[in-house]
This record gives sequence, C-alpha cells and structure tokens, in this order.
Amino acid sequence: MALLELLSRLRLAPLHYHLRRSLSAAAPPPHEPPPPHHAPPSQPASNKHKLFVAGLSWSADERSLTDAFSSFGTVTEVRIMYDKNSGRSRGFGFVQFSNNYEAKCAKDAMDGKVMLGRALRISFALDKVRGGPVIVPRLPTAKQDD
DNA sequence: GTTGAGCGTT
Repeated sequence: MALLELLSRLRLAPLHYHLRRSLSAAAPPPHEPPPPHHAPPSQPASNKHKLFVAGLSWSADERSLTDAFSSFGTVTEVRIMYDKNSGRSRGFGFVQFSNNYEAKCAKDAMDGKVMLGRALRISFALDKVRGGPVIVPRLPTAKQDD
C-alpha cells in the first residue's frame, strides 16, 4: 500500500537530515578563524580612558589640569603625583575621561602643547593592577646578558 | 628657593 511507503518516508526523513547535518558539521569551511586573543606588540596594555600626562610644571596642580582638559570632554579623574616627603609635584599625573574618544581627542590635542611654560607629554596610561606594581614597557635593550 | 625623564594611590 502507498500508505506504508508514505509512513516510511516520513520516518526516514529526519534521519537523512540528521546525517546530512552531521556530515556538514564534520567539514568546516576553509574559513580561517582569528586567534582568540591577540595583543599588538607596539601597543602595551593601557587604559584608553586614562591619560598619562608628563612634563607638568612644578607649580601645576589638579585644578589647572582639569581646567585644561575639561574642554575636550568629561574629566572623571584627575590625579597628580606628589612627592611623599617634600609634598611637591613629581611633574606628572593622570587624567581620566568619560570615554576613550574624549581621552584620545584630548591626547591628540594637548600632547606637545605648552602649559605653564612647559611642554606636555601625554600618552595613554598603563593598566594599573591594584596591589601590584606598574609594568613599564622598556625599550628593546641592545644587549641581553641573562 | 635648586632639577626635567618618567607611569599612581585610595
């Protein structure tokens, strides 16, 4: 009877689909997947929201820094490193913005500019791990006598 | 009272 054939086809159909899908899955496309995590060697781990500002004048304070950078975006954090003993400025500090765009804009605009008679050196701040020292990327040493 | 490359605390 034709009814039996119909039933057989209906029952076998899912099996065929399953087999075909398994075979397809067993043969992935020649598409090359990118590496899981790739860190560009020329760009150390840095916080794109925070800027490292060096070349500050000795008399520069957080107030002047904020006043100078607030025109490029929302400044969420401003910190100047002072000497623990003398209490005077160490000549560098950190300025964090609301987002990376403002930070990059401020860096591109203020890097090399003169403030309070001194040229600013701005770059993205390195990732600071709480409880750990700051990993400073050192320039490639010409000699390695390890 | 000085000096001038740099990457930090809560």
